Amino acid sequence: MSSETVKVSKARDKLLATATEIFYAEGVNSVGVDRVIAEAGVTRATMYRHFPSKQILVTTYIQEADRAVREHVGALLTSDRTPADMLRAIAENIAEEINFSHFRGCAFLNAAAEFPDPGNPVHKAVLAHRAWFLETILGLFDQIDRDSSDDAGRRFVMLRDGAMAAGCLAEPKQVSRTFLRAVDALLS
Amino acid sequence: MSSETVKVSKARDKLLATATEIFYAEGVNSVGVDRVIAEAGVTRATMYRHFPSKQILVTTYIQEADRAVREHVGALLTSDRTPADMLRAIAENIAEEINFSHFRGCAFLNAAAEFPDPGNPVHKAVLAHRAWFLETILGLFDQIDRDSSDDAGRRFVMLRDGAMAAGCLAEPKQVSRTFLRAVDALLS
DNA sequence: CCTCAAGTAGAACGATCGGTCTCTTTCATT
DNA sequence: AATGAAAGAGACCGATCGTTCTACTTGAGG
Repeated sequence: MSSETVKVSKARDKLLATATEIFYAEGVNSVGVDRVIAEAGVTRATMYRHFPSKQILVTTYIQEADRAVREHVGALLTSDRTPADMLRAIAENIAEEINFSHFRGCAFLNAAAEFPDPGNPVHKAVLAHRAWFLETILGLFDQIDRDSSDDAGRRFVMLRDGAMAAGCLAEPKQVSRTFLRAVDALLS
Repeated sequence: MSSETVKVSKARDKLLATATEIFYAEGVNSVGVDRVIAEAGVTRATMYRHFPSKQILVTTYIQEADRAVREHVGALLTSDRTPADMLRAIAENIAEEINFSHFRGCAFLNAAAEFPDPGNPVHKAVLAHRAWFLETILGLFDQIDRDSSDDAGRRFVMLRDGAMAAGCLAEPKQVSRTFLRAVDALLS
């Protein structure tokens, strides 16, 4: 291979991409491994080689989503914006996501609804993601105004959760509009 | 019987109460009808007499939750409060619910996450509930200030959704506190 | 050339799923 | 006392679930 460890596995990538798509669109418990295997175009044995159980596949799906969001937000944090503009950018990203045609709500909230047991690895992964997100938002608000940062930051996250949850249960345009306005009010 | 149509069915009531408890606590797709039957202390045949399919049982569970909320809020609406105080009372009810020891999030949002298909009866029931709730809240804000009512009302619902979604994924006390403060800010 | 991991192909496992069936018992209403 | 709906008890169905298995093929690296 050209460089070291670049080639992971074509089958594994397809498997995870397919699982992500179907799990997000239809829910985790509503989809069997047969569906994932069939639509990924691989074999049972291949799937179980890379993901020894469905539990692991689902957990990987959530952890990968977590990683992607962290990467995206992380890039924003290193840009030369003011903290307020960073928050605005994050809010706009959320609004865009809600308006995406295949938007089905927050992958993490949906997963938590399907796995309410706090001991479940998927549930834990969701909590880990949310803890990171809240801390990140609180950190940004802290740079704006140390006194009101806690309340404003938590309000921001609450609006995000509400917008993401309602985004696929109402008109997305309306929801994202309400969300962006509320965030604007929070930042002035 | 003492009066007309008071006696519905002891078994049916127990069945629905048990289903409500387990479905809400553990998720609908994670619980089989065997669990419901066993914990309700009834027979398979009895369950299928009252609820010809699991789908119907689940739909009834959501519709009953809908009815209960409408009844509770409806009682508030006929009390002699100002519209703003009615909204405050509704918000306080939500905050109390979040602090309830067995709180596992919004039953409607959780159900929607498990049944994303818009054609599913359960999904439809959730949409119906949410449409009623939004309209009710908008109506109250409309009585306060006709100009800003739409935005404020939608913001109220968005905060509610966020609070209910996050209430079991973080410290409930903190979440309900943030929610009530945000509502207070919205009403002044 | 040989090796060995990765992938294909598909049968098969026990468990559980939602749902149907028959038979008996209870019990309030006529 | 007779009737019939409601409920109990439990066997049974086909389908699907997640999972394991064996056997064959491919392809890149030593």
